[in-house]
Amino acid sequence: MLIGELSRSSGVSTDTIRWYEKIGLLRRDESKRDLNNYRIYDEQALNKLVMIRQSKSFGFTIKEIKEMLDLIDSEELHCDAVSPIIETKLNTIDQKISELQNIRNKLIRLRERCTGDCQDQIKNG
Amino acid sequence: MLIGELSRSSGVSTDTIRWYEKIGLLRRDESKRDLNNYRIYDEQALNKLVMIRQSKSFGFTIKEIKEMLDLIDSEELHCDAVSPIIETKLNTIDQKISELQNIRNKLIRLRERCTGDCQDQIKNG
DNA sequence: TTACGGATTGGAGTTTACTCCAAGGTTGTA
DNA sequence: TACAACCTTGGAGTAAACTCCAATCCGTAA
Repeated sequence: MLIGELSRSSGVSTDTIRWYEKIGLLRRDESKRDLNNYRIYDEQALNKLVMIRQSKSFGFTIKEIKEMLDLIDSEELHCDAVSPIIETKLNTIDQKISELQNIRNKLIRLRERCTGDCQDQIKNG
Repeated sequence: MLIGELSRSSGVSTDTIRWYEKIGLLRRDESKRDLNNYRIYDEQALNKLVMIRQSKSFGFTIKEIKEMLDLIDSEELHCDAVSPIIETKLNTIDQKISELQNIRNKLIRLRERCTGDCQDQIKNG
């Protein structure tokens, strides 16, 4: 698929896709060129972009995302080198999940309080 | 407590705390002034800062955090006005949690693959 | 009383991550 | 062949969120 379609499917603008290529987040060989010099992409590129978009949405920086993608892309995994990085990311993610659940609980209590208040308003009003 | 101690306890720099006050993320009355014009803070300000730091860490913008804090701070909750905002935030958070769990699974599979590879290396090496 | 570690302000500078634009090449349809 | 709707590049501009700095004030210990 061409960059426009990739953009539409992934929710990432064409400018941003080209910029990701420039900074090495998408490898050059992931945006091959057609004879006319147009970039062409496959499903894998799409999956990658979606993962990038998601990772950004919960606060990972481009640098951190690049680290994760490099891991996932790596052909040879040397566990000595890779394991500590994975562990670190897993810890970060677990912490994020539990903090998110905290905020979630706060909002739910808030919603209950709100409902309570409004019922009071009806009763007393 | 003074701004320096708040900074140390919360993990947010003094410059950033002052900047949060400037843009209204911390209300003026949350950083009262001592006779010497120093800002003084209580536990609540600390809690708030910690929540801000966490919320930022999973990708909420300052603007979104301000919305949430304004909700939580509001004395009167009018459920008509407030409910849709809470629902939206809850949806965002639930989505973030499930996407994080996806990435988490990816990393765990990666760790397993890594372990497998390394055992192969031992067997075949 | 001077030195030092804090606090104050306003404003300039920085980093991250895009976003926009101009000038131009390519492809498909009328 | 003209037009629209794609694509290309390089480079400038922007928004968000700080971060740093200079000049100055405050409070205490030596």
